[in-house]
Amino acid sequence: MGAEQFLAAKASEAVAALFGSQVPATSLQVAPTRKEFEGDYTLVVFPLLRISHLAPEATGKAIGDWLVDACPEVASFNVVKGFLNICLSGAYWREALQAIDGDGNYGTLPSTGKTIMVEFSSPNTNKPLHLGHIRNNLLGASVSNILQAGGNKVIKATLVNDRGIHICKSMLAWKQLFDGATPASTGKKGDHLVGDCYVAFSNLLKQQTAQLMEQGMSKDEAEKAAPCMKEAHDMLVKWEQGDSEVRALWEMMNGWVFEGFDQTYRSLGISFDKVDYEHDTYLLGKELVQKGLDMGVFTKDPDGSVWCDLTADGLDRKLVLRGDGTSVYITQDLGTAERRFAQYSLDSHVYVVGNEQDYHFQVLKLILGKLGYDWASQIYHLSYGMVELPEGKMKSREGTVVDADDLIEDMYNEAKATSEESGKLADMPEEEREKLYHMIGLGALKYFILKVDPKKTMLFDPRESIDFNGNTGPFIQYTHARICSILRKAEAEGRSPEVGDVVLNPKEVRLVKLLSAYPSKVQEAADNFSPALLANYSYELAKEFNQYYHDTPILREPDAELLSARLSLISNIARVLRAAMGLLGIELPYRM
RNA sequence: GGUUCCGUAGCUCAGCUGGAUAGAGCAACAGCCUUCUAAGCUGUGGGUCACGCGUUCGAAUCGCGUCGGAAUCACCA
Repeated sequence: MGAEQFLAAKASEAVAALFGSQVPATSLQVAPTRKEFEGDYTLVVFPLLRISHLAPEATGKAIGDWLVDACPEVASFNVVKGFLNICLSGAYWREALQAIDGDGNYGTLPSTGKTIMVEFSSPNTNKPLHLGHIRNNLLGASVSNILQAGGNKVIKATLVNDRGIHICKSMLAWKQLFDGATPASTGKKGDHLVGDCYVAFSNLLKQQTAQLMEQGMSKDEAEKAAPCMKEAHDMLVKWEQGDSEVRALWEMMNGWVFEGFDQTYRSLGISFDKVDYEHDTYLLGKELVQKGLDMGVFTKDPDGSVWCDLTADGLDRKLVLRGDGTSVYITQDLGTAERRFAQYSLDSHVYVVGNEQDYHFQVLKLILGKLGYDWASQIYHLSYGMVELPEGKMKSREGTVVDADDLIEDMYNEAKATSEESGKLADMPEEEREKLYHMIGLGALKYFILKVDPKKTMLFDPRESIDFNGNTGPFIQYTHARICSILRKAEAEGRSPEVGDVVLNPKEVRLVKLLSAYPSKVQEAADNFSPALLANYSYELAKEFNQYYHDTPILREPDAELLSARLSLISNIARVLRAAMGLLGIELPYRM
């Protein structure tokens, strides 16, 4: 049990004993005392005045006196206005550190018995991954880690959009304009090559559209009438008919893309437990449409199209099946959700998808609820904001899209340059150094993106974002490396970490206090799907350590017992930093 | 126009289940490396928490309204 809960429970007892009134511990506010006041935790007594019928100061004093008498853990207290500041005993903090030290799974919460699927990434196979995908991937991977630490069984899933008119466009351009080019023949990463095809198609379409417009067509008409557009449509029809030539080309080009994606995923450190492909799932959901019709939830228009009327819920009428009997996007999402919940006995399902699809997921939940699935309420859309550049939104037409692979490479190079400048790693073998640069560069990128509240639109400045000072991933990595360095030297001197029977100084108490808050941070992060919370916690801990480090000599401490206790403290700081950053998918090097 | 989200220091962001004098980093300026890693630490300056009203002992935080920005409202995905 954390100190805050413990004190709230004790305060509840105090109120019962003093004022004869039952106040549940959960409704009492106990928070860490602000730096400028003396004490460890503060109980706000204002809400209790109604019960105590005393002035704020008197109420605080009464509870403080009771606590000091009744709890050996409470050493002293002071009251400022309506705030009761409580100091816990040295023994309490010593034991708290011992408890953390002795818990091999510190920060991993007890099992909830729940299975949660997290779907993220879900790329299209017609272009390489970009900065927006990076935010998606990092959020999805981190939230998966956090939910797992929160005691859930997590299934990481992705749904690859590998079919449809957009792929046919790339295929057509490749056939007509690329002269048999392959990733091997061009030395280009497969997803980039296919992306080039897609761009080539767009240019071709633009050309043909312009020609037709000169002949007097409107833009819409011209785009529809363009020969290349017709050919792409023909290709889609052939694909759906299972034409062997088209299918072979489709498989080959998708294969290139997957290989390219795999490489990007590997360098981001991302993996999936379950990969669905749209060519397998795009027909799902049709039987749900029939079910909806039978239930009277959907209605059929004269032209054969099927609709769900959501006007009573403040939304519009939503199409769930086209007049020609083919599915739309939501049809397959309904079917895929149904299949997943049944197949994996899911307790809940998180979708990491950009906020441009807020409406879609609102509708998805509503319709599933209307179809009678009670798990519909356990669907969560983790909606994240766009990533913008200093000059505004990324626009592929203007070529301002930040490519994922380029960005990862830039981060690596920046880490390399900064490290070489410091010259600290001269003795490290080349291979290890490269790994380290990757860890640092990626740490900076991941932290930069994950520390921001997902739902906010965030700004990415390519120049400033590659910063390694201040509230950044490398700062935390560096702090960890420093701690490890001290521990290495201590070990070489034959010292070992041991809490022992010492009295920790106030700064050390602050650090233990932070450490003991870790499990509740994990819980909070899991409840809110919030990596940002853990990022900011890690920074606070690292910063607090750095301040401590600067004015407390550790290895030069003459008292051997105190030295051992400090080693134990800092090794647990390193451990918690590793755990917290691990949940963000950021590795902490032991040296840098 | 309807719905949803956002608005905190020059910039990027924390803080939001209501609590004490609103915090970091960057940028600027001034200090600290014969001492456990200076990717660090210390200090200075920088604020109408978009605006107004309400709720209450107390509001950046909750409610209503206004203004500003974004997303969305397809027989696209």
